[in-house]
Amino acid sequence: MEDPTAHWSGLTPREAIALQREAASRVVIEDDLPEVKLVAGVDVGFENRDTARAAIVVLRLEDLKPVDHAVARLPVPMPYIPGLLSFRECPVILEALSRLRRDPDLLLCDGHGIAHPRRLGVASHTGLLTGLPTIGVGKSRLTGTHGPVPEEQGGWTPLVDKDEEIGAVLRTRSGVKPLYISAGHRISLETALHYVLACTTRYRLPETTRWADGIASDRGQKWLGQLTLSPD
DNA sequence: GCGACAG
DNA sequence: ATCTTGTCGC
Repeated sequence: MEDPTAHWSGLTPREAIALQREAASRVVIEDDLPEVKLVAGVDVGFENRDTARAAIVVLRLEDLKPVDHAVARLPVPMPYIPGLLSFRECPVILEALSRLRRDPDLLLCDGHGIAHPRRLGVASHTGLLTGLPTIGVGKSRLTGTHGPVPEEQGGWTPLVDKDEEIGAVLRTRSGVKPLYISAGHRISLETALHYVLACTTRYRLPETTRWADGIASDRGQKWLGQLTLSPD
């Protein structure tokens, strides 16, 4: 299968923005996903200024145990520009996804979904490029405003931008900074919140993201050593 | 024109 | 994202 990001090198910011506007119109934020048995988390780390490393870990939703994983390395296409993150990360994410032996039913991405100025954060863009249902899990705000977040675990408040509900600010654990959850592709905010909580145990970040973060970082080897791939 | 600004 | 160690608190 050909690489849909093959023409991304050398894109100017304004060309990237034009591309986002067109792509955003194709994002689906209604539930259109299969029964979720396998959930995956993806994260991208940088070995240095020009090499990106993506890690994906697939977990069985039932017990949150890893059943597959993949890592990919690729040159970094362009510098980081707020709002254009997907152009930096999608290529290496697609490469890692292609190396997976088992396709997940749902993918949780590091970064926002439609909680983006043009409604096309890295989670939505990745969903569009792969056709996979995706959820945006951001650790900080890019755009939008919100009121106080309930302190109890599971509590949340809407994230709004221009009178539009673009996501939710969710307290995954009491006493920790909240997470910014938004629909990526083929999923509603309500369902996205459900799965993020279903993947969260004792930490601020869902297990999917924790695994992917660990492997994409320099401590990757330590995490890989913990991967006791559970059989089907 | 002046801030804000995922990872 | 990444540079970096110890340390305050439950």
